[in-house]
Amino acid sequence: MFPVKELDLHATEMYPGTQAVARAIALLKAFSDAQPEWTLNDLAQATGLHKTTAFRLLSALEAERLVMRNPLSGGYRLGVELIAMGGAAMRANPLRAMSRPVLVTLAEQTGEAATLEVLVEDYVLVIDEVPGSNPMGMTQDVGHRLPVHATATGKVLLAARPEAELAQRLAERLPALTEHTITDPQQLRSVLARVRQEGVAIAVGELEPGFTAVAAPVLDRERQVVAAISVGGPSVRLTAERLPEVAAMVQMSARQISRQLGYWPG
Amino acid sequence: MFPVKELDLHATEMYPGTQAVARAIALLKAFSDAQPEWTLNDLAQATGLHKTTAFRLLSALEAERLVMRNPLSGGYRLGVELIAMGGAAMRANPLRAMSRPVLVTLAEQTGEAATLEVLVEDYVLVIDEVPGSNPMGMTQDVGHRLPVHATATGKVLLAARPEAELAQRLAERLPALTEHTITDPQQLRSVLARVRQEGVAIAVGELEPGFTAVAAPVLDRERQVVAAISVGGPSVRLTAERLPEVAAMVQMSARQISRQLGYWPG
DNA sequence: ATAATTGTTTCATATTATGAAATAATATAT
DNA sequence: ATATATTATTTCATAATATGAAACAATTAT
Repeated sequence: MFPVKELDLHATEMYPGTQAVARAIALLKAFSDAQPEWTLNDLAQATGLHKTTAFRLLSALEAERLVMRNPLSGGYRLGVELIAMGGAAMRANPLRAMSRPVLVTLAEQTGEAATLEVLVEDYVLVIDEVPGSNPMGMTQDVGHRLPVHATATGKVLLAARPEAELAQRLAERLPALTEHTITDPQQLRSVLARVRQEGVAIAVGELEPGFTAVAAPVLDRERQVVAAISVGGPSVRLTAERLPEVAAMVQMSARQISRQLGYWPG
Repeated sequence: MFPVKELDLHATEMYPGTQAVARAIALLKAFSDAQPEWTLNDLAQATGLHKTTAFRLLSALEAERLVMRNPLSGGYRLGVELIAMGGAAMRANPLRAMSRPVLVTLAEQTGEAATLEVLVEDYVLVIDEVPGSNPMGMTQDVGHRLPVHATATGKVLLAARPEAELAQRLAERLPALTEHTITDPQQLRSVLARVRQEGVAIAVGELEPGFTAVAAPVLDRERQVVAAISVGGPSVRLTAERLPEVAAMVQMSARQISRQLGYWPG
């Protein structure tokens, strides 16, 4: 229906002899929460593949259960094997393993949900989440892709990217998710400047109304920002006066994880 | 190191023109909780691929973030994109969507964790889990592969398979996970016979010591067993005298989901 | 009934994946 | 330190494999 990849960041020049695999992956990446089910023709069009090719690749994916068919509609959906692989990927993620205990105490201290997120292509991916002790937890966000410009973690991760990349990412007006979402690239740029200085980012009602989050960067031994952690909850609990205190906790936790990764300040 | 696939159930005759993709998937499937990181040579050997081929395929997978390298060891691990895909696959799963509300009330009624599981190759895969209201929840089992013969759900799913398949699956002695695990194929067969009659299966300390679970089958409109749901918790809470009552609830819930799938008893 | 969809099979073609061999980069042993 | 395995990459000729046009079948809409 629509072309799936608008901007191809990370557009690594393809390794020779990997066309088929790259195409199969492109098919998998076409599935999203917004469009979880595809018809063959639409999917072929969206990925720019020949119908026959898409069919053949999908058959291979289906045989291995990475893709399944909706028995009623005949449409293609992501398959159960991906659930298994996703679980394995999560549990095998070294960053997640290191961060978990820190996130747990952070969630305890603040009473709010704590998350670990990384930048993947044009989204922020939630790698781990520890629900807050307070009610209205159970957010179940792990594995979700969130927009970079409307999240505290996104701002933190974005702030660390080189100018050339930002130019690409902030080329045009950003989509509004709430009335508080920053949609003007220039405005976001100045926000990022402050995030760089302060080492913290906040998002108040920018992703969804009534939801506030604070994030801080996680650095590795090469001083690269590899992830961001955040604490988030209802804006009525994470009030303006409480934010500084929470932000400090988030920053301390982030530094703790960074140190485990071999980061050394100074 | 070791060959990865011992028995290839679901060994569908490969679609022509899908070798590369099938091989790439085989690489992905080699990763497990037991062996989350592979060296190129070992992985090539385990999958029976030429080193060069494995390298090329892995490069393609790495470029798309389905696989990542451990920066320290250089070893291959599953990548973050799989976490995203796994999440999408979960949320797109129609069975899961239908079952969730039922699982939630089941978990509330029993106070124990309720799960939804399907048979994938030689394992049972946890597709969804609603933690129990009682403490010692937080099991975090979604995306886990569990052994078929040591789980209540596994027995339920196994009981529905045709004899030919059982002959394959129960060819040799089964691995013991606890001292109560059924390891004798003949003994398991007679258990399965009872499961078929009663429509419920239990597992008391067979997966891990002190853990008890009850499961019932979910049927679709074609009267095929497509999934199993279970309730599980500490054996000290799920005592022999309480089990019948819980089993009845699990069965009722399973029937409820089945009916939503178009199953009609009679 | 007709038309326009959908998914699927077949098959000639050459593009693309393949694996042998050589090379480079590390780790391990002597 | 030097030699010796054992890693991971690159190169490249070869043919096996993925490709897509066309034809077909199976639905669904008109």
